[in-house]
Amino acid sequence: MTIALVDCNAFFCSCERVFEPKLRGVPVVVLSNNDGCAIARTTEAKALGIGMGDPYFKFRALAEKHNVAVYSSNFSLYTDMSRRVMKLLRQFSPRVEVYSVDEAFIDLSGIPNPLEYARLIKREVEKQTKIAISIGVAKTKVLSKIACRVGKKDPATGGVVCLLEPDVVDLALKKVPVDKIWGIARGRSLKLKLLGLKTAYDFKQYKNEKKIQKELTKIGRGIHGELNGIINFPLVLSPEKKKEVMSSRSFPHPVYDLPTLRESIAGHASSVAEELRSQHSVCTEVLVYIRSNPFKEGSVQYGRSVVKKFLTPTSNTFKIIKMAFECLDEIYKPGIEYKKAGVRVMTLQDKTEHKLNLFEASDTRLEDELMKTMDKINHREGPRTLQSLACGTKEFSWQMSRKRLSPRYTTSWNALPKCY
DNA sequence: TCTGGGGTCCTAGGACCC
DNA sequence: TCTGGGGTCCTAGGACCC
Repeated sequence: MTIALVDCNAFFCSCERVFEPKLRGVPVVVLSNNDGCAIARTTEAKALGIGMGDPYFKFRALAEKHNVAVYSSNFSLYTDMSRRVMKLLRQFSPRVEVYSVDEAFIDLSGIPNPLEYARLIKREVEKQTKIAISIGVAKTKVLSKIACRVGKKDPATGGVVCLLEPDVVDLALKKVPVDKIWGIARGRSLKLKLLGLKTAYDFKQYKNEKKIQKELTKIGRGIHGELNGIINFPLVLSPEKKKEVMSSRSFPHPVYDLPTLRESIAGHASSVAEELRSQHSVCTEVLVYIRSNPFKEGSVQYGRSVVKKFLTPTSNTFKIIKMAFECLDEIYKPGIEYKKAGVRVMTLQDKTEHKLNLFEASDTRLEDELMKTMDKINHREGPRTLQSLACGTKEFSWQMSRKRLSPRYTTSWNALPKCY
């Protein structure tokens, strides 16, 4: 099997650049929600020393000094651009796994010259979407990740690297530290180092399977196999349904009172309910959590979560809000400076599968119809056109701040870019 | 002043049963 | 004084990913 990993370079930044040509060649950074920290950086921004996850308030002065273009995250723009890239990829192979918003694995088995083919893909995608990509080709996902990394690091490769010949693979693996392997971060790399394994090549050559199982669990064994060219993580062609759905957010300002928390929890409950319905699932469990600011030293730390179960699985917004409120009432403690709140639904099942509970009030056709209508209106008129009153009617302190947001160039008529 | 959000997978260990 | 062993199910939490 020949697998190519296609990875968009500094994806969120690249999306901003597509519609703002003056950003080309200058450092660009995209921030997380609430303009908290850096989640995407162009090479120019990386060169200035801005790291992944760095808090904005810490590099703000540096950014201003070097005229870094800083943006709030504009996810409706990014998901739309992502969709365009993925659609193009499907023209080059029918077997595409969309792995994340900016990455896809594609099956190039049977292609006579995969390197040339990957170069062609890169040219076409960049020509048609203006998004720069890198491609790594290898026999397994883990190896294609490494190939792609080599391509990004070494400009001489032109952003496309093939690791198919055994000696070429080994040469590359010798230069990759273990903690840069996909699936190995701090915890697992520490354990590998204790075994004296420093590079991906060391790990590949290690023969003690039992030790790997013990120290790195099943996942470690899977990775070890993939380094040796054995497929343990096959392509997932049709996306599986989510097993849990969550919505959570930090508050831009501290929140103390129950009514404000309730509004935010109602909002999160509405989001997860909508997401449930969009994948035709119902949930049995609702989890609510709230916590104070872990970064604030000297303040009283408090964080709790609680789970409650439905007798009958549901995806009804109002029922989920009600249950979430019961959870919140249980864990809310006055006098705490709350920083974050969220709702998660778990134990999902297909809507059609769930059996009627013996005590179920009656059938739910009417309320299903109501939800359908609500979804339809919100889809057509924009998110939250119709929502529960429990979510509040005003802008409130718990809503996120996005001070540096670019226009929704591709998803709103009013924000279409103008040509002069 | 200001530190993201949404996922998955896996294991350890407690509770419970016979 | 001396207090089994094996199985399952569930939950909490760690680790990792983008």
